[in-house]
Amino acid sequence: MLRNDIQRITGLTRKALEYYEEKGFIHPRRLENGYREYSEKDAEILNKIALFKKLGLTITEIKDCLKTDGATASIFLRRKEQELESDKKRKAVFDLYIKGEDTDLINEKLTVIEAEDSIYKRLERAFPGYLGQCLFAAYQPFLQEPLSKDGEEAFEKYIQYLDSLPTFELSREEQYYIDELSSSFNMQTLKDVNEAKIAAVENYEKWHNENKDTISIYDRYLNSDDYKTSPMKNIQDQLKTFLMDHHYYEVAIPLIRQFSKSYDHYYKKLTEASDYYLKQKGDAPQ
DNA sequence: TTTCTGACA
DNA sequence: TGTCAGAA
Repeated sequence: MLRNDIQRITGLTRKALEYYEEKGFIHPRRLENGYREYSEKDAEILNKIALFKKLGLTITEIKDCLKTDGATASIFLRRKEQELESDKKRKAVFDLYIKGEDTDLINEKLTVIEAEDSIYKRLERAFPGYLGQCLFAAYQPFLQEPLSKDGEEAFEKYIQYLDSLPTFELSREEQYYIDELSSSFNMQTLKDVNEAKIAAVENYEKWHNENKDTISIYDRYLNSDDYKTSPMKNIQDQLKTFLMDHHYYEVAIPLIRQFSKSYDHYYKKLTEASDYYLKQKGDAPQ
């Protein structure tokens, strides 16, 4: 196929085609007169590029999407969702500004949004794909409050801590497994699941009593060989080891508790809930 | 910086 | 066709 055919099929321009070629997406062979001859494969890739572009993905994101044949597309969907949420919040602040709201309040609100963005970026960097987004969804509800003076310091330290973390890497198979597993979850789902979890921890006694049956079924599953040999368990163990190796529980968690009152409250409740759970099971609390 | 566009040879 | 300056 010649350039004109491709342009007609994909709707991309000549310059765009050259650009994607330079970036190594396609490798059209050259005819004697120097014209490009595009293969079916090239056309297929360019069609996908055109589609992803319409969905608002950047070239880097498109590259990743193509590499894994769409399994990672949901990662970018969730990222876009988060970006849109952020924009929505900025718009709300803009409205406040137009209404003549106090500048200090405006700045405070913007700082909260920036803090959220900055944690999202760093979690995604340290924990690529689904895991980072999951971690973020877990923390996001606690990032909505303005920082106090010493909270600011703790926040900075937490950011530095995240920057110093190496990337948590899974094998290709594990990555694929988790991408596939999570491909139907959007950001809202993750957030909803977390809110349910927070609510359960807040009223752990009530929740525990109301869900006794489910809990015992889940307990049995956790003790089954099915679970113990599953890739999920393996990945969870790796993550746990990674976090322990990098002193996440000793360094990062206390920092978060310092800059987020609501997280601190949640943390205490979680500890109580876990003691309660162990007591109910008949074991001594650890 | 990224992702092209338009002019020109 | 490729190159280059530059726009958004």
